[in-house]
Amino acid sequence: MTTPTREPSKAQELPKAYEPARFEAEIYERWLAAAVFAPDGAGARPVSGREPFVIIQPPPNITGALHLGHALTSTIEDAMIRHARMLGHPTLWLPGLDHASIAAQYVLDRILAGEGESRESLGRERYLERMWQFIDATREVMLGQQRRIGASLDWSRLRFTMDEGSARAVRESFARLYRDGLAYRTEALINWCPGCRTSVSDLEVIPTEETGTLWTIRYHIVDPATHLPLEDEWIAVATTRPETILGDTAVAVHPEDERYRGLIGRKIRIPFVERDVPIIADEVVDRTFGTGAVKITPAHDRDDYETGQRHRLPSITVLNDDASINEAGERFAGLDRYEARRHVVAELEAMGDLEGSRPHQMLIGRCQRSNDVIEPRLKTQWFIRTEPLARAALEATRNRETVIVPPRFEKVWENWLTNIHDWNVSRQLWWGHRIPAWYCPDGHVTVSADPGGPPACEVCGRPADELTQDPDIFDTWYSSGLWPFSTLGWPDRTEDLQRFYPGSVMETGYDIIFFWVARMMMLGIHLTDAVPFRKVYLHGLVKDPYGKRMSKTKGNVVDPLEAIDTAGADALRFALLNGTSPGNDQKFQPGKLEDGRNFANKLWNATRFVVGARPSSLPPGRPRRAPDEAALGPTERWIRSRAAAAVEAVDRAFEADNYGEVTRLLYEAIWSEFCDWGLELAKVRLAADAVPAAEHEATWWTLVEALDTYLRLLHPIMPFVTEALWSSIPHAEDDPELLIVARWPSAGARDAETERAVDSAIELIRGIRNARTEAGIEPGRKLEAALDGIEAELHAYVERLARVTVRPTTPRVDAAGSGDTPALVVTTGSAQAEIRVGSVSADAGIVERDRARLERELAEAERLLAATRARLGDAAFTSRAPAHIVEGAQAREAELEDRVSRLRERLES
RNA sequence: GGGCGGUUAGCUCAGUCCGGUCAGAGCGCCUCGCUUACACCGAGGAUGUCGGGGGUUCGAGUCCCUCACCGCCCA
Repeated sequence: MTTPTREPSKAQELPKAYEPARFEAEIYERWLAAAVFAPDGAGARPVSGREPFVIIQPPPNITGALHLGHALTSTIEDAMIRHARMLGHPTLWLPGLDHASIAAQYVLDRILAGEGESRESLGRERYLERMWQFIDATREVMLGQQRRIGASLDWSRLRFTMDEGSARAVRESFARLYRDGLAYRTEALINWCPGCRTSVSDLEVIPTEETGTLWTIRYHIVDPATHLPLEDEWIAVATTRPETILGDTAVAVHPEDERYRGLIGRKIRIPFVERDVPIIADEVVDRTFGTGAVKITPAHDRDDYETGQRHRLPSITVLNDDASINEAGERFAGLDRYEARRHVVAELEAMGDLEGSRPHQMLIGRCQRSNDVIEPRLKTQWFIRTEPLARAALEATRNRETVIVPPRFEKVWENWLTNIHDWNVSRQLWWGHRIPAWYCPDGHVTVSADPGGPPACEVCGRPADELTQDPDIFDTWYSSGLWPFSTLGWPDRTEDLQRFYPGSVMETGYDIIFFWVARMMMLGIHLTDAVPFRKVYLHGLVKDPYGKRMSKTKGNVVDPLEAIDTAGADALRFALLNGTSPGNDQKFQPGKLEDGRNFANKLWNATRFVVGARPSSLPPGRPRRAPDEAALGPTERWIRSRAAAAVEAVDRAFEADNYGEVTRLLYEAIWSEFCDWGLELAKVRLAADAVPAAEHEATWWTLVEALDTYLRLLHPIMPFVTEALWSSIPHAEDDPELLIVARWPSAGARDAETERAVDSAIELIRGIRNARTEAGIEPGRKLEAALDGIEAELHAYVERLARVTVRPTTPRVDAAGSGDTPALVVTTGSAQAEIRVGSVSADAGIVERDRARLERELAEAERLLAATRARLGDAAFTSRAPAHIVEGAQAREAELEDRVSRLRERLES
């Protein structure tokens, strides 16, 4: 029976072109309305008994607009979460924002400066009010950005590092660390940033290679008898920071340095401050550097500090907070450090004590935030004793309680945690968590988790009103270090904490492995007795097209929102994932965005075709049905088998945490297999009138089934377009409304025999197309072909897709009976086509061109055959290589022999 | 000074863990084509001694050693 098989009007249901701006926002609203993001949301459909899958989002800095790095973070995490959600896990992806003390103060201070105000002019209280106003404005912008990219975050659990829950965790954790002897207060050399007016941790000091000056100066020896410096006896020392002379408390030489052996124990007089200090011997002195004698300034140099400790030298601080010289610098007091340096040098020169100066390459520590030169300085501050914490963190990764992906970062992890220094957590800033330590007039310390402070000094019992709280706040990374559990209600044993802790994955950029990941591990293990997460997944950095780091000052940043506006969120997500590999940096090229958009458009139109191709015998609105097995042809089975192959491959790529691979696989499966061949093959049967309706239906259901599978597989990567398209195809009865909560597909059975048969037809079709092009035959011209090695069932497909008419044998003479017609022969691995060109006596060139093609193919086949024979002729190969490899080579030899002989035969005729 | 990553088609990168049709993809380029899903497209095509050298192996982008250059991290 023949029936009309198509309803052309149906194709009009989807707009012709993919226009993401028309539906992305609406789809996000549908997800929100359906309450599918939260693990316990009304629309969530977890499989009962399945483990929760939890990611705590790395909280972006509240002052910053989101950049491509955030977009990448969100894309990867969203892909992980959506995949887990479809697998039936209750999923929690918890959003957050970070208060970023230094960064926020830096931004606000600049705004205030523009208004003629400052931190000091406002005072602590009003300053903090201003800060809250400021971040209230930026908060919404940032959350909006995350929605635009499609992040399926559980907004009901949004947290901020400055909210009360976090504050409580900070106080409580610190009190515990103090109780456990892991938090202590001491005077120590810290990194001081004069620009930020605060100490910073070692990690925030960027060693920078710079050219400075190495001055050599003379310190005169003091005459033990007169206690006066000797005019003509001195020891020369080299220094890059002459202003620190003012704080010198010794000169050191190597104990075995012959030049100075006699001077050890003598004293020299420090100029300007007229202080007599000893010449000491210490093995750390490098005899080859400078003069072999070094000045020791324990209060302003890390090595000198240690030397000072060993020799019990006094430490004299000569710098103020703004890096000007203090009273200890006597008449230089008040001068900026660099002015003081100039004065010191000039005066030394005038006195004849400047022996020389030369340019000197050195490492200078600069502030990560302000770029100011960091000054080592003595301060009384709070420190976290990291050694025991680091040991536990190392133990956890060594015994695989937490695994790091990609594994090469384990080495970096090991190295850093093994050589870790104590962590200075005091910051002389206002915006952040105040250190919960109170001091009594006698200097006793009381640490209290009580927000109101302690009732009395815990040492001497003085009442609260005689205590003063430490003015400092915590390093921002301290509250970040508690984030995996403070967000879930710790220190209370909340339901969330018990259900969602430890988290499944901590996903972030490798650039903050120390700043953040290590600290979460250290604090988490100590405070909760559990690793904070099972897996650390580190992604690479997004660089500009030239491989440079993107930064606002360089002006090379790409705004994710602009990218979304032009190409859609799915295209951006595709661009950030496709062709990337875990932990490796990527260059962001605008072309990738286009690739993503084109791919989405392709999928869009493929769906449009499928929807429009519904046989009229199937009324719309019916639930999805499996195709009728009896009515399937080889191409339908091929489509199913290839979809199954895609599921297998994508599953493997997810298993390997390789999202670049997932993306690439789907691009290839959807575009190069399903669209290029699946749909084209299906069209043949769908367009054939002389086919029973049952077959049309089976073909169509096959397409729907495959498309459904591909949409599901692609959903974690490109959620918007897949959700939009999924709603236009029939669903199974037990499917939900929304793809986001649909089930992840399980791989169907592969059909190797069908794949071989259809692949062979595809190869032949390609060969015929190629031969036609090379012979210069017009694309529209129908030719007659005799096929060999292709199943009869597939002949119709070759006919349509290669534009030939299949005949049992091709006629030797043309229609007019005027003589032999030229023939082309296409030979593939297992099939062959002989094609009669028809009456083309006018175009003898065809034969010549085809002959050239055949000769080329023959040469190539002969080359391969020779190579294969050479291998097989090698006894070492046949005796040592595994049997299946040898058999493979033998099969290849046979195939090539066959091909060569067919080509030769053809060329000789 | 130590460590890590990179070096594969003109460009951007997969592939290297587990050696054997792996020499791949996209873009770009060339030739055709408005075939009723898609010109954000289709058909066909060209392009690489897989950074250099050495080694292991029957066989090496793939494993080992070494060198060079680029980038990053730590000290």
